[in-house]
Amino acid sequence: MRDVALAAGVSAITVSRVITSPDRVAPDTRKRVERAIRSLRYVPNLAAGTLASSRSRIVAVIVPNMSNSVFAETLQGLSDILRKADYHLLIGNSGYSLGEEQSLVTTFLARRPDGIVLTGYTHTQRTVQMLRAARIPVVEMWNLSERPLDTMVGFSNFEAARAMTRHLGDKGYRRIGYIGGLTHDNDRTLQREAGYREALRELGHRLAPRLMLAVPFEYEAGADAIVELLRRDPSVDAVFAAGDVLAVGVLLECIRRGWPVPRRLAVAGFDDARISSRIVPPLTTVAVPRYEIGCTAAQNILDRLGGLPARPRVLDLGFRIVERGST
Amino acid sequence: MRDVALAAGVSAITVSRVITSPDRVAPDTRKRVERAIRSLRYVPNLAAGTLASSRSRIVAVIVPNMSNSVFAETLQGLSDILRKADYHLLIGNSGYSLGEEQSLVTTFLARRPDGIVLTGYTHTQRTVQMLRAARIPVVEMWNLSERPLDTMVGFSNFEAARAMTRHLGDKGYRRIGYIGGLTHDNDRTLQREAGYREALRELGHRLAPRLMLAVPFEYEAGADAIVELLRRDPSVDAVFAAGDVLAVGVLLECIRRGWPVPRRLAVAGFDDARISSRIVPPLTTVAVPRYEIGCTAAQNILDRLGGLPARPRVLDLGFRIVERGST
DNA sequence: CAGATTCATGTTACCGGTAACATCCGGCCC
DNA sequence: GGGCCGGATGTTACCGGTAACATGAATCTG
Repeated sequence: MRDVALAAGVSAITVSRVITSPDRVAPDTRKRVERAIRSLRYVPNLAAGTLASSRSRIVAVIVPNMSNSVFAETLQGLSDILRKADYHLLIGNSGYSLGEEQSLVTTFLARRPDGIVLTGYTHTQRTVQMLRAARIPVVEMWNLSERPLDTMVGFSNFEAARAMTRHLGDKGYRRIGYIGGLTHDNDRTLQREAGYREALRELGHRLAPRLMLAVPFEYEAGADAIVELLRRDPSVDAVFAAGDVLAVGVLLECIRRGWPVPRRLAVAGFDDARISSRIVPPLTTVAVPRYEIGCTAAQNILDRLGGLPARPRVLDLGFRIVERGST
Repeated sequence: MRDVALAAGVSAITVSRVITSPDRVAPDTRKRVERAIRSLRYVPNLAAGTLASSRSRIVAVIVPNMSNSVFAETLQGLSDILRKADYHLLIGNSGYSLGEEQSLVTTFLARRPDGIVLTGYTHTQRTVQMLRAARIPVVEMWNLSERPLDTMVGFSNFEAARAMTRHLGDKGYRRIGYIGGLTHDNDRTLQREAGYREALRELGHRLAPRLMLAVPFEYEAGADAIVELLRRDPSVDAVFAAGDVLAVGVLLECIRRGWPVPRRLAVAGFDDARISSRIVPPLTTVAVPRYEIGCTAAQNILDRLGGLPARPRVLDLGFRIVERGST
């Protein structure tokens, strides 16, 4: 930067201003500096900038999983908004483990991110402590909570699962099974399961633990689960899989075994994955604002860094029951 | 750090050593320092460390797309290896645009990453210049090239497409259509298309441009493409879709329209996506080492940063034709 | 046992920017 | 014309670590 300053006949701070706040420099000075930057191929050093200004222009985000394209679209939303504002995204993968989340938070905080985005509201005590101490905007996403750490952006997994289960009940299905993700450390799946239970109660169905399975979010696990479920109770006439990966796995297994859907078995999913509307029969599912969650989380952080008044602490982006041929 | 040093009765550099190279500190001194770190809840500032040591412990990676789970698994591989070595991953999304790639490289280099990973061998001239000037390990992935920028990790898209097309020809299919991704700025799809052409030539089939379509990697685009292809020439008896997203789109459209696969139309894909083995009929496809590409790229960068001798410049991880029910 | 070597730790300067305040200059107002 | 004001630019002192070299004590070696 000193070299550039020398070449342009100005001081270093003027070069700094040309880069970070061009409006505060006279037009022709600015041009001279910009020419010097180009001709010297100057690449600023953000580490130095971060150290001096204590703003890193980094937002850290932790998702449980990135192969599952569900979160990929949320990341896309975050990235789309943040890139426009010249922020970079530090992405971490917790593998659905709170311990791993804590470990990621620890190392991420050493980079002094300007904001941090987590999935869900369940965290270790130590994680919460560290985030509080960091004094930066924190957004939790993909669920709603009464007492968010800071800001929460998502939808009610409980209400969504309840609505879908009731929908199945209202359509006349009498014996509705449930295949959910693993609930350990996972408030989203926990709430979905609770929503299912609540709806069954409201419908006056009997709650049968043997009609409920918790498995990892994989096509294969869904396929295996439905076989197990029907083995346990052949009278099951509908299944709610709390993730489209599971539901598609179920659907494909039904096709493979020649069980007509929805005549023998109705199948409902959760997420509205890309494939769900294309598969045959198309999948009834809960559409959730995956991409919007990312955009909103990013915008919320940017707004707060820009000093804008804090928005409401819980942003409910809602969900939508999408009825298709599988039920 | 000075506070910690004071509390532990040592100098700042000793605290620094406890953090970055614990072996170089006597055990009981180390324990004292570690206790002080914990009790003061000290979080080191990596921006300062980066500035002082000119090592950022960041690897930047640019993929064309992250919703498509194909690259997600490569990112997972990178992340798995780098995390163990205490490196962070800065992820950018070029949206299959070289201009966007250049813009990402520009901003990433300002963070002084210790290494950078790109997809494919096609880049703007300016991008190449900047990468050369940065003097850091560069890995290009997902293809092979005679003259990589530095190191290349992937497989031959040309040979893979050629092998699959020949496989279809050898099985007796007489009129093989091709649905590929958009080739603009994309050497992987370009090479796949070239492989298809080459194989047709070898098989003695007539090359018909009207049997070739280039569309975005979306289920829907695959579905639309197959309809268009069969409209153009109903004698088509097989189609090679150079991406499983497209192939699955084709397959589902055939099911929807009641065209038996493979009897009316054989379908082959590329990537071996998770769903491809589960769908009915299961999809014949080219299995590529997605996850391994990420691991190898990461390990290559780590090795070189560790001063290990440079490995061969082009690492061919190969591919595998997986024959399933769809052909 | 002197000198060399090794190990543990400390001193000093510097990495490359930016905040905060200082300075300078031209225009405006009364 | 003098004082004031605001915009453009400069000076200085850091931000929080680490490289490089220095120091001192313990251990080794012939």
